[in-house]
Amino acid sequence: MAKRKVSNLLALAVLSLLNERPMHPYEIGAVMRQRGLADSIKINTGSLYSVTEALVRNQLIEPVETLRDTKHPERTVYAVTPAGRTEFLEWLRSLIRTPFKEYPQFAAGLAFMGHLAPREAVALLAERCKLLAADVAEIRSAIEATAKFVDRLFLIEQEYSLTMREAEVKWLHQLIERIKDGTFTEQKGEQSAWKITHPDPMRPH
Amino acid sequence: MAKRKVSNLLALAVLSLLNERPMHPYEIGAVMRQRGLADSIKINTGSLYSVTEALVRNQLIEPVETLRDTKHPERTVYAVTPAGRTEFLEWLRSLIRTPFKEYPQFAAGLAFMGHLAPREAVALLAERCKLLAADVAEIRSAIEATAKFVDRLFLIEQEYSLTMREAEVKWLHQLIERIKDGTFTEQKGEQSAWKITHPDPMRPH
DNA sequence: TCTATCATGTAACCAGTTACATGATTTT
DNA sequence: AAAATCATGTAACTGGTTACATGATAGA
Repeated sequence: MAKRKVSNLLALAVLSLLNERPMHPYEIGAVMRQRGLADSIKINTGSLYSVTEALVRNQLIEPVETLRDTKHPERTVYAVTPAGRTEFLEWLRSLIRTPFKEYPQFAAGLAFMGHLAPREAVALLAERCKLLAADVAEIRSAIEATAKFVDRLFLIEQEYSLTMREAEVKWLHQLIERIKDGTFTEQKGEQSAWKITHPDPMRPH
Repeated sequence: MAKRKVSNLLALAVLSLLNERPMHPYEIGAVMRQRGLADSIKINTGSLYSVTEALVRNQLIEPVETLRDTKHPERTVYAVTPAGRTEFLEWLRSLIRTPFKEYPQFAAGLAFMGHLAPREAVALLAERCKLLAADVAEIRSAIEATAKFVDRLFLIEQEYSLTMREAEVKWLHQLIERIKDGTFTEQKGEQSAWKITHPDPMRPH
């Protein structure tokens, strides 16, 4: 799977919106926010412009006109090219079909959890549970609210994110219980496993 | 929450390993791989060195000796400083306690799924399901295998990742069903919702 | 009228990635 | 003994972020 020339997900959004009608970068950002896309794709004003440039360099979009009124700085309006449309669809298909290896921050935290005392670990995990539960509630009500105006089809990402968080909360609860009941601190007899050990400290030469 | 001066998760791993004993960067990478940390933290050889430099700049680690034999290039061995230990623990706590806003690739894909025909969307989602299921099986057996040697405590990240994937698979199945049975294509009467619509195309000025 | 915020963009900076380099081992 | 791979690192490049700039509108 050869690298995509422009890989920032913002570029995907740009292609998608320019598919509807030509716009200038600032407008793209504004529309994205209106539609709640900012929740699933990170928008930095700066990145909007660098991504746009990159798309132009690769002939996936092209400038079509420059607006010049006294109210604003010059604004360049872009439109998608045929190559851009193709790229958009291929990219989209690939995002949906192929799971992408990611490295969530929490996984790294978990990997080193053994460095903390069990008591503290439990407290932190419980706290995370609370925060996540709040997130869940928030997303849920955001969906409810938006669903009156917008088709469910355009809320799937939110639903997805909701589902994932719920799954995490559930797992966290179980984990906390397991720590409390000693599953992790006592094991096969006396061995207290909750300390840093070196599974096999054989070093490279 | 002020920015961390070195934020790459590789740096967390470096701090953690140097907490055990001084090492040189290449060795750090090797040990990480042995322990399966490479699954939760992305290792680029290059990044190992830039991260190390950054940690030195911030006095979280320091060079302790330079090995010079004829077999290898010079190797600089680093040790963690007291400040580094503190930083490590604070960082770790924060990773566990506070959910971090992330932008998974798949969410972006979902957000634009409406650009594809329902038929195709279903096919792609089904394919993803298959691939994910394979992942799940793989992780599961990796855990089984490693659990003979290593304490469960050091496999929690794997367990976490497993759980999340399983949750995704389950959700995907439901989604596919809902698309097939028309939940997304017909809705409140005749309206065919599966097309690009503009929820509220009011543009900024 | 003063201050804040919006609308819009430029430009410098930097973290992190990719590509390259090089001498030892190991494999064929 | 040629080819491949390991061990180790340097250096150039670049995508993306942060910081800054500036005129217009709106609120106090």
